[in-house]
Amino acid sequence: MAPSGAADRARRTPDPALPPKQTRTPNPPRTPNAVRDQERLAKTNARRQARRLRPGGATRSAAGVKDVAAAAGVSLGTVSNVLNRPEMVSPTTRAKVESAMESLGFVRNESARQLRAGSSRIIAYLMLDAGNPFFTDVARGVEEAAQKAGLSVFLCNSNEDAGREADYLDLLEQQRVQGVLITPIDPDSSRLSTLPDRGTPVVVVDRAIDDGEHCSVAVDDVLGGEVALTHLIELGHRRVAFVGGPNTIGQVTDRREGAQEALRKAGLPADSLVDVLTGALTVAEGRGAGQRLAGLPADRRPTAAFCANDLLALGLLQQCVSLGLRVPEDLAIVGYDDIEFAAAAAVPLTSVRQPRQLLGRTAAELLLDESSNPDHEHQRVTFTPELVVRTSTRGNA
Amino acid sequence: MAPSGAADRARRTPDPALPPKQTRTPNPPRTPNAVRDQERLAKTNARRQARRLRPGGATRSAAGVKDVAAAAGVSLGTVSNVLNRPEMVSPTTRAKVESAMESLGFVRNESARQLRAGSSRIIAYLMLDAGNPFFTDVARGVEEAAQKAGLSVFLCNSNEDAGREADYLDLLEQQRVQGVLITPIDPDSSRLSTLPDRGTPVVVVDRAIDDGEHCSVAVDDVLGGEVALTHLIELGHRRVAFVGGPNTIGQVTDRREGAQEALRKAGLPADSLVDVLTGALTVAEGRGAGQRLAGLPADRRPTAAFCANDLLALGLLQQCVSLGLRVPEDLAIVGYDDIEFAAAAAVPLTSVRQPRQLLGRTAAELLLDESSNPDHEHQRVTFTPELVVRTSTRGNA
DNA sequence: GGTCGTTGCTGAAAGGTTTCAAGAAGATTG
DNA sequence: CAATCTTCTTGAAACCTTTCAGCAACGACC
Repeated sequence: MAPSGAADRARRTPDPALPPKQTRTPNPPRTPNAVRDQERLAKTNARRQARRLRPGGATRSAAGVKDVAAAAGVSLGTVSNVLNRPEMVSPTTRAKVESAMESLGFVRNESARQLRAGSSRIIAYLMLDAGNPFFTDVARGVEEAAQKAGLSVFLCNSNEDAGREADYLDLLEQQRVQGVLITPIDPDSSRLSTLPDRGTPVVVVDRAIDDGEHCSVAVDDVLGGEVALTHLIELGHRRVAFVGGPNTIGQVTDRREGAQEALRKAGLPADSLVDVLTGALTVAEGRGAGQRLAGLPADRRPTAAFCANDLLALGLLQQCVSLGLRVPEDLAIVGYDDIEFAAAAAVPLTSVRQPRQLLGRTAAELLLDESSNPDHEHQRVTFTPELVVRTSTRGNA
Repeated sequence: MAPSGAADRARRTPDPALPPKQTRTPNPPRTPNAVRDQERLAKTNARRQARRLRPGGATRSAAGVKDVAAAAGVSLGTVSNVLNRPEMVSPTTRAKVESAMESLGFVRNESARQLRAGSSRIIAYLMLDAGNPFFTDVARGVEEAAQKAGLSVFLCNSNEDAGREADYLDLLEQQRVQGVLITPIDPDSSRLSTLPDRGTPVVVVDRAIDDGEHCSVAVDDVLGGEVALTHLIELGHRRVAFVGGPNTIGQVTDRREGAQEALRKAGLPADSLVDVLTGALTVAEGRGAGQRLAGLPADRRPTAAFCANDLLALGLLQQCVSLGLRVPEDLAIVGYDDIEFAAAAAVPLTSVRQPRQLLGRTAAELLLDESSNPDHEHQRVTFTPELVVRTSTRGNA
């Protein structure tokens, strides 16, 4: 956009206001004891003041199609045609209208458009945790497919909070979005079915579901868990921690189940898998789990840990390393998702990879089909995960 | 929600459909050659079919206030009162109306509401890169403040693409959202001023700006750059790479400028700082930069690298380590943002920490003030970053 | 028994766009 | 030149809610 201007602007801004007190934090990092310099902008006040005193005083100048029509000397309908079917209006008229729009600063009122036209050009992806790179990668796939279809994507973050999820679902339904993609906290929640019942398509992402109300796109988590644990078993581990929780999250229970399945198939006792329950799937919880694991006496401590996702694994890894455990010698670690940071970790992380972007893209495509194709048939698409072996299990061999 | 049901559901889903061909990827990970099992859901089709054949055939059953009013035997206005000023309607009437809503599956049409009432209960945060944990942390702060005020947040991702940024700005303005938070690609773009001119408040996040049209909340990037490089200088480095780009991104130029400032203050020549330009602020670009740096002959190679953000630093670190460079002995690395993964990296990363969540919260608060307080005065808030020293510069001392 | 205040409800107008049947102006044809 | 087509444009209705002035009923008060 303005490849050059940025630097100049940047230079002139901060220095004068700054008391040269740069906080310098030694290693055990302190709380972000940031200094806040606040500055009222003089120019601003003058301007705002002027704005508020403007005759009419309304916040928005509100030039509507009507005003545009008047300014261009045409009828309402013609303006609307310029907006929606430009090919139907003669070039000269169109030019007049467009220049009127320009000079009036016309901004189409989407609420009114949608009210009358009935359809929205927006789809939403309600994410389980926007801070988890796995979901932002899925979101990228969604955006890609949406863009191709000329739609826009709003991202919402339930943050693993059922209340917020419900609020967002209400909101999106009220907004009459064209469709909702969701990685739900609980795919069986009845709330999830009310939307499609009333006409808002919903596609479930990263959970398989076959209630006949939704399409779903998922990766086989049971298989993923099985593959992960089979790998650990083949490496000789006989006592493995499963780090994950809460159990309301299907991904967690599926992956655990897969792990148990692997034990069964290998003829190992079910209690070879030790549950280390976490409160959420975050790095911080992973650290907590590491604390607990490292605290166990060496002879009772599992020799490996399978984590329900990479955030947990990274936290676990970090904590264990800092407490002096060697990975993988003292504790082998397998993560899940193979997020980009897994490979860059203190010890590169063995992980179960999922086709993240493909997941999002496919989900969005199903949603688009559902909302535009009257012959749409619900589908359940399942992808297969694959194990990516790195140092955290196999060592530097 | 359904603490128990989840596991059962999970079990019954995937196994039957799966050909037990689990792809197993050896270390140099292959492309996610995932198998896609697709399944048409029989039950579904029946249902959908039924739905489509319903008399009227419309996608949405469309129960409006009118229908509710009729069903409850009251007037339109009363239904609206139940919705918006429940305390003004008698308990018995309210109960009647509410049960009518329930049984009709009434969903308020937000478009119509907004058209008439004029205001939206939504703010948006237009992010520079949703895949960067720094911005999702900022978003968390935004959500926190918004929730407190009873508003909802829509997240949009420009993905460092000016076209998408512009499209989203148009969209949000047309949606008449209550306000827009944005981390812009180019804060000087005139497009950024047209929104406030027409009544949509805009707060710039992570860039300082004083054009009198916006509030802005930022961290002093020049200072951050200076602090980072001062640290490296004190450690004895005299030839430092600055890894970052493109230069259209203000954060990059500011941080570089701070670095240069530190050199100046230390009386070192300006060419002590070697530019390693990247195409974006991503892990992948960081790896590329690592490739280039590691390729230099040891005597011409900088002894340290200051990266414009942690993603670059992590990529750089990963690549250098895998190419046999020791960090920090052969190359010391400083990142920027102190994202959660920085501490968990192969070599824990020295980084410049910013109060991310506070940034978002403050920005949202300013936005709320601007959109609700007629005496709002634009402000520019600047926070001070702090250096967090870890192994990637100081070694294991 | 009239007046006044409350409380709860009503009915119509308004908000900005899209849609569509129908009209006007020009171009083409027989 | 009349008749027929085309191509543009028009005006009014419709979308669904909120708002607000006003009305009815009722008790309290003097």
